Amino acid sequence: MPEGHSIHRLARQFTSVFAGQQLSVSSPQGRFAAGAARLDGQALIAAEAHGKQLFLEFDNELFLRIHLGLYGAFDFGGDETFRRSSSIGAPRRVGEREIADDGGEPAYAGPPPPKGAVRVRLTSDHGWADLRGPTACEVLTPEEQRRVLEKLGPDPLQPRADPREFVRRLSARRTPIGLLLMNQEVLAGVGNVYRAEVLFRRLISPWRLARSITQEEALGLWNDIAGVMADGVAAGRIITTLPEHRVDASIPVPVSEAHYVYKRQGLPCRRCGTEVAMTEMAARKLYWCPSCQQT
DNA sequence: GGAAAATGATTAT
DNA sequence: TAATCCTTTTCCG
Repeated sequence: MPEGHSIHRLARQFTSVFAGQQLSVSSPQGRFAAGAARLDGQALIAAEAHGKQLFLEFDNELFLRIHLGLYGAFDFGGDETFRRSSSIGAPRRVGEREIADDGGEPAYAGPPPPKGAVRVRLTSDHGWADLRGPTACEVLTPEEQRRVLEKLGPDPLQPRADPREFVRRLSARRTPIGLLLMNQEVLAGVGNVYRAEVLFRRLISPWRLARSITQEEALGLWNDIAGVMADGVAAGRIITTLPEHRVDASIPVPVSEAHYVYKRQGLPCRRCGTEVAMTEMAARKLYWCPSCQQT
């Protein structure tokens, strides 16, 4: 997926192109037809992200909750306003990069016929958004939305988030830190890439039990996550390496230089040269440097 | 043409 | 721990 940074970009995109506008909502694929009917014709009040969840709030006090899962993605199109970003979500073709619009197209003449399994199509006077492959796509009442939110841990991308809440949810647990960073009830927004990268950056072993993580280490993790994910929001991709750890100094950062350990098993650690290791942890691939991350 | 993989999460055993 | 869901792209034969 699309980790938290992608969802915050989506919230921003929806706000900038759809907020305040009346939307047609449909489900070309048919699986969300009933839900779409409850939102069709309403104006979009706001778009907000909490971790990996996107909430679209409509004028009739209903929320559309979307979770992209592993491979969900939105495609956008429309007039000039829409040309900045045409795809946000799961990686498509060019590494993890969002696909840039080529520009130079004829004047906007309405949305194209849906291609593939489009769960939801949102259309305004100026453009459209197609959603494919989400894990979750459902209409919620304010009460139902509140219940979803209160389960989630704090989201480091939200200015109001409280790092002490993260520390509290970690404390005393006999669970490896590598597992808890992926647990959305502990911390909302981190996925497999940021999990591996941030543990490396803080030189912490993924197997350290949470109860052995000091408050300083936990706050160090929090701050690093907040910083690196904010960079992800700005760049539209995950880049965690520091310039001094890149061989190729070109800008933009090539895919091959963007990560310390994620998908680098067998390659030399950028910091110490030891081979990066990989194993499965709870059915997800875990990458780490056995030398830099001993404790 | 078919299998595998992908930045995820829930439910069942 | 295993099975299941959801969709597209990439890689292999």
